[in-house]
Amino acid sequence: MHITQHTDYALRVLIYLGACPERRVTIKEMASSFDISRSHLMKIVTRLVTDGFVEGVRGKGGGLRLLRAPADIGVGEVVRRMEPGFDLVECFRTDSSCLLSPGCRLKSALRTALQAFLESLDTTTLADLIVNQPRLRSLLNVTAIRPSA
Amino acid sequence: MHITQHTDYALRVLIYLGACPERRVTIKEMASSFDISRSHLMKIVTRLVTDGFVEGVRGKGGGLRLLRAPADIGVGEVVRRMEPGFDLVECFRTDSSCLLSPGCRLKSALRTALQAFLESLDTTTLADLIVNQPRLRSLLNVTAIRPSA
DNA sequence: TTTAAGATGCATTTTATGTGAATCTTTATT
DNA sequence: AATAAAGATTCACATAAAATGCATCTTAAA
Repeated sequence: MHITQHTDYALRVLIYLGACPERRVTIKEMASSFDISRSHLMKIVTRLVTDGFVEGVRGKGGGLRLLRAPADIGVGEVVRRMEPGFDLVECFRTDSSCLLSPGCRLKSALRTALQAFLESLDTTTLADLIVNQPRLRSLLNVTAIRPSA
Repeated sequence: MHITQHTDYALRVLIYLGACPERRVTIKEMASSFDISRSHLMKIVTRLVTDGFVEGVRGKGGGLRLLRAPADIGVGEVVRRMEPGFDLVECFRTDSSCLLSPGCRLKSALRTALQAFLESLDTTTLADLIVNQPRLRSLLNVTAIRPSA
């Protein structure tokens, strides 16, 4: 059972932006910090922009910034939006061919468990993840002024 | 977020065996019922045997049978045993390179959520899944005597 | 001794996910 | 205007985990 790296990095991006609220942060800067390619991170960020978590400003001096207050961004919400699918097993899909489907109680048990998972994540917000901002900034090497290169 | 088909089929096997306690059931029979290959199902069954859920008897007239009482087999336990890994995100692994790790609260949030998921599954046992045995038997086309071909 | 069953190991295929290059669009600065 | 710096979009490719299947071995009843 896994969560895609897309979702993982999406959360890291939000943490990064939450730890550096005083300026715009570039994808390049975060890509270098996370040690992944700019192109790759770009896709993740684009999703965050589309979904309204983040504002992206183009052009020179542009960059990214949180659009919503950290306390208003639930981890569960992020996971729900970023993960490609929550069809835990085959029978969750509409075209399931499992003979058991009509009388099966497993499906509802799994659905309930999935809800428990997400609702647990709902109790944590981005604000909870960045309470110790100075610590995060030092871990990430975030500076108040934008890195030049 | 997915659960492997291995785990999915493992549960189906247990349901099948639970629905047909009066005789041994062959892999061939179940493979045909589930419409997957014998070889494929074999691996799943082997795991169930290794893990002590199921007894496998070789030779002519052999087959499979539950080793434990359905009420004693928790869905959570099966999932925990069959799923290859619960490292939801990269930082769950020992060799994680995420800079945030030392001060990160995300990991514990995810861990808690995962526990909520599994504990929810723990509330359901195989017995709960097979309460309506006649219904299951008709859905699966299970007969009291072993199918000949 | 033949047949029917499970067990094991190997190889292949498939699919989801991850990755990156190239190019386009936008905007501040000079 | 021109240039540089940023995000956005599209395409193609790589990789790893699952899934699948074949061949062979082992066991035991008839």
